[in-house]
Amino acid sequence: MKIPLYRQIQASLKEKITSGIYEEGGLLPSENDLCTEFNATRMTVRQALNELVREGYITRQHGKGSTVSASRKSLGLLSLKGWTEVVVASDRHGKTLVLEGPMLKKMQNPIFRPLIDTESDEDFIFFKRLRLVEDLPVMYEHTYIPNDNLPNFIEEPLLEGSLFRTLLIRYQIDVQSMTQEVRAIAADKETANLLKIKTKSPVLHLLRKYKTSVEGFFLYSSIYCNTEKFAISSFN
Amino acid sequence: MKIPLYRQIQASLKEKITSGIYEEGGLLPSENDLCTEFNATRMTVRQALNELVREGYITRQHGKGSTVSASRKSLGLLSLKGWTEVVVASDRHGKTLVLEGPMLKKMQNPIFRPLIDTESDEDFIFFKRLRLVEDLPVMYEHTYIPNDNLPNFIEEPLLEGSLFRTLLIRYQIDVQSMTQEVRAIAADKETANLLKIKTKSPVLHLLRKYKTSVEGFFLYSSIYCNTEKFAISSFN
DNA sequence: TTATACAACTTGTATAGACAACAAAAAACT
DNA sequence: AGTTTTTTGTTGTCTATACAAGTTGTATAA
Repeated sequence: MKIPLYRQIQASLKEKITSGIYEEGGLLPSENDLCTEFNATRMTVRQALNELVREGYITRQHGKGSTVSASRKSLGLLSLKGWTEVVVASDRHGKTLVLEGPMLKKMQNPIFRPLIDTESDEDFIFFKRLRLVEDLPVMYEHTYIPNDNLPNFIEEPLLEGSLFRTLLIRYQIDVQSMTQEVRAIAADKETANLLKIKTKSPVLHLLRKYKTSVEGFFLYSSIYCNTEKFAISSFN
Repeated sequence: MKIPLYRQIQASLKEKITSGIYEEGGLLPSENDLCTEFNATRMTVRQALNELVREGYITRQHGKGSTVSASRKSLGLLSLKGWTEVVVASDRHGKTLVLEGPMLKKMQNPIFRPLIDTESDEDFIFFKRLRLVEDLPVMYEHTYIPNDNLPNFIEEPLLEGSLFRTLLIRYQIDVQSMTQEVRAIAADKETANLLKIKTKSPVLHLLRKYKTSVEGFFLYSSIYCNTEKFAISSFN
């Protein structure tokens, strides 16, 4: 067992938050309660809690407790929460259409080059997804996942439609942080059509690399966002 | 009026980093050295160091030490990163032109409304600045600062041209975190002219609220970015 | 010369306890 | 009933210590 205790606590709490056991806006157990539950000291529990603050899952208040983060006005997608959590957590009606995949594909797209260390020829699991909020298309996303130790990933459907949750529950892979590049570009024809905007309209382009609890295992995403109705927000 | 020890350590190190005493890419003193220097325990020093990591000033590596980050513009939460592999983040190649201000002005701009809690009529200190990298205009920024306890701010020039550094050194106000909304919009005439792009070109719009070490004291910025040559990157 | 082993660094993880500061509920006092 | 004070429970800060684990340089052996 080489996973640090505070990471285990962190993952356990995250699981209970995303699964709804700890309700949005509700209080987490106190630090001392968590100490006895996980057989750890306060410093260890606090490390887990601070990580969850950093990831945007909870907020803390002196003298009161840890509150499960409440809904947000705009989509908090610069933080590393998955789409499903963010949209569901913000009381908006979100949908995800899988346009292509999951399927095996080589990552021939050169825009990812600056983010990738290894120049491998291996196959990736590939997704093309369109995400809608209140029936409005807002994000068009290409996702690449290394095809490493993910048995039956392509065959089985995603848990509750969420990629992050599927990785966490079925494969014990916890997505923990992310780096990204952000640009404003003019939408090409395909993207504009899917996002139901005019060609050459300004869209946000996010190039992401997700870091996980598995050493050397990264996820990659290229996302085009229509920000006419919904802004992207970040918290730090 | 009691500032926690780890905050003092954090501010002290930040000062030494931004002033160049600790060089970019160089190593900070080890945790134990800092312990003796500040008369604190490792846990306290580590809390300060972890805050600096969160703010993007340093990175840490197990078994090696703490390295001063190369680019620490804009709090390090969003730093300028070169698209063409050549990263030009050092201030030597960056310039800032003050187009207007500092001057007193009411914040009539309605786009800030969603970020502001209080609906006050007070005057703000106002800036209009244009930022260049390698003589290329990349950011056009409007900044609003509450005119509270900032004597002679308008009269005196900025320390080394840096707003954050002026606030830290002259007024002991440490900018610590930020929230923002990000959009892609078409550049209006004024913005396009300043950024030397065509009108209606896609530009990144950042709406920022900076949190400081002074309770209730926030800074506000509206920034238009030309991302043709330089992307905005973020780390979490 | 080239490995290998070791030692001396570094940061990472974790325990155990103490007191301070803040928030909310309970008790005591008008 | 309404107000003030006290108590209790919470998070924030900090000390002191210990061992694990990664990095680097050096001494040793092949």
